[in-house]
Amino acid sequence: MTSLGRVRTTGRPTLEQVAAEAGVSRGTVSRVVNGSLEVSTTTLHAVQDAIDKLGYVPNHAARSLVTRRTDTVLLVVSESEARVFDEPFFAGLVRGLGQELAKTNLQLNLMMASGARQRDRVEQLVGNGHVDGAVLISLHGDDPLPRKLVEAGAPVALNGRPLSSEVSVPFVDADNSTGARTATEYLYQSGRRRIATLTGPQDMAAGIDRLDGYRSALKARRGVTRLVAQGDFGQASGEQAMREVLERDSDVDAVFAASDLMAAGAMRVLRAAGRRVPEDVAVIGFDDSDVARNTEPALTSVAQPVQRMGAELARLLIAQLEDPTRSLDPVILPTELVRRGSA
Amino acid sequence: MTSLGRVRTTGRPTLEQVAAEAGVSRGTVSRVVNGSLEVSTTTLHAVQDAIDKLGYVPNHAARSLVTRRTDTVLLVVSESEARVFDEPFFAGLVRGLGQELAKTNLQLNLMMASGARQRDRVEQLVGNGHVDGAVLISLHGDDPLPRKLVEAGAPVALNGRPLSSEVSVPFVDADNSTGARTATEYLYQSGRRRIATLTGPQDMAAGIDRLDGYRSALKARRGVTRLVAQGDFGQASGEQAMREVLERDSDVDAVFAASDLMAAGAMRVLRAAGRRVPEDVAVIGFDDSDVARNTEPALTSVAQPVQRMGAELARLLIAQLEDPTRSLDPVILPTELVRRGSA
DNA sequence: CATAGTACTGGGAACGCTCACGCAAGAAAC
DNA sequence: GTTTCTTGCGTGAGCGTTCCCAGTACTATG
Repeated sequence: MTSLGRVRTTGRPTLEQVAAEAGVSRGTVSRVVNGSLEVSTTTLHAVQDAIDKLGYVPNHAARSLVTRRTDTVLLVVSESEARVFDEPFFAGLVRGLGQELAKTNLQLNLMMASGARQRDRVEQLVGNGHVDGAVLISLHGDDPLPRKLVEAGAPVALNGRPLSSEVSVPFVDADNSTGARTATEYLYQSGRRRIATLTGPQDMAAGIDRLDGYRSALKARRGVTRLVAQGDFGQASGEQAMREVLERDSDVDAVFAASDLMAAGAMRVLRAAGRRVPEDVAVIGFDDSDVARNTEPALTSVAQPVQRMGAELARLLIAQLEDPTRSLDPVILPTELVRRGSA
Repeated sequence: MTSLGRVRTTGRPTLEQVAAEAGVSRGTVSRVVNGSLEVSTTTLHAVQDAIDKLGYVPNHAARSLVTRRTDTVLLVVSESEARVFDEPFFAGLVRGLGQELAKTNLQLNLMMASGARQRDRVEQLVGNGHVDGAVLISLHGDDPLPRKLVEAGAPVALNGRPLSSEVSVPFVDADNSTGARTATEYLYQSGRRRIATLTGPQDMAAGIDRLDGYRSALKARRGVTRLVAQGDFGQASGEQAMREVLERDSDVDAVFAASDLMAAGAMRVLRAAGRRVPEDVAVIGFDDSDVARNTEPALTSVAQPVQRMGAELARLLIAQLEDPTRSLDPVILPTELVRRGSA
């Protein structure tokens, strides 16, 4: 009849039980747990002791039901982009992200999918408050997803400059353009004059910017033969592009490839064509991946600070979580030319 | 005074609103959402229409508060294990896992950490019901974490055979032993008689089993010189181990390395020592990574079905989620020898 | 000595859902 | 025509928090 009795026996202790143990009320325990100041030191200690004794941990579901926060952020990676995983890009990014999030109480929710289904699911998760925000990595140029999310008012951080920047969405990227320019200038400075570039896909900022860097390095330089061949970051496309270049100019003496895989492919083709690297043709790649360390000769390559990029992504997102009104500037991080044997 | 009025204006529609729209009660809508049969077709349609019209999506927090399920599984990767990320291992694993989970309504929560802090956090998350289960990848041999979790009654799936199997915890692994044996036999069949192996760390099953496979391939074979040198899967350790082998037997004519990175390192050392691969020394690696495709010559390597391993991990976990009492057998998946230039 | 703060604390209500009951109405059995 | 199932549906209670409003007991002020 009365609601006496009914001792809870199930699993984890609740706020109420901690309160009973400490001889205070639910509200007070809640204040302690959430670090409110309005608690006297004596009760503070009493409550903390009770918490330790009972091993209390707040129930996430209950909390999130009332606060309408989930303390979870979504990491979306396009599954179709297998090349996203080219070492050490993804690993470093995730690690940086994870480390930064570990400093907060945020959880990382990983989603790999592709196409329309993915978009729908992401929009749902974000729109229905199942996550507090999202980090999107490596989308193709003008993917509408980030814009949609931003317009829906969700905190978002992008990896890689988006192409259509009608809506400003915060992003972090490596300084692809400067990285490419430095590499190309290095080729020029070492005396090369017939310098080719094997480009990445031109519907992604990374592809575009790296080509841009190549161009600007050679701008207004006289006596330089420029050769541009399209690729898509993949190894096969690098081989194909290299063949094209050789056909157009068999005297080419330097190649800047927009990715290490393309550079590795190019080196295969060059070797097959009887060219020595770096004596006949100098080669530089981009990404400083494991592959770069294991070609013969080892590949000179432009390194991105991937781990820091991950950390900055986290910061961008956290900043928005803390103050949704704040508008954030893009973060562009410097690259570094790692010299090895190929150039 | 009365609780009339108070029209909810906030965000997402609730069960109650759907119910009102469809002219039924909360309970009925819940039944529809959860696929109970006890609903007449007419009301079923009415409710579904209302759901579509309002764009209703269940509130995860509220649901999980009462069901005590979170529909989330944790993926734990030891951050210290940088080598976990050796292409394409992690990527493939995660992809397989993700695809399998996508068929259910399970979310993937990613956690990278290391050491004691990690263990504590994992135990908390699992113990306090913040996740329904956990997938652990690549722990060192006798990590106590999986056992602890299993003993706490949590669904767990391991990638890689655990060393101390006092408590049986379900795992998936590649058939490392057979893979290594096949590779070694291949070397023997092609006429090599001074066959070295560069081992992985001997506190991980993968390291142990691959050495085992090497041994069993050569067991009872006469006229074969065996050479074993320790490594840790890393490239530097491969170089070191190869040097050791050369010192002990400068006539070595074949090497089976327990990882591609070690094989790549070995090839560098062999080349520096003036040996030709494969003419003087045949080399086989393990993992079939990007690196394998880009050494010179390209590396013959033992491939693991990483994506399928990820999928099996998911299945193992899902099976336990569905029936916690069920005890599951390990899943051992076959490897494949991928022939390239080095052997 | 009354009055107004101030510093803490208690408890009701609400968050959105599921679950166990119970009731109504038609079908089947006698 | 009563009884008994069966099927479909509504309702209250409760999951574990947070938030807010109202105290209560002091302390400072006039």
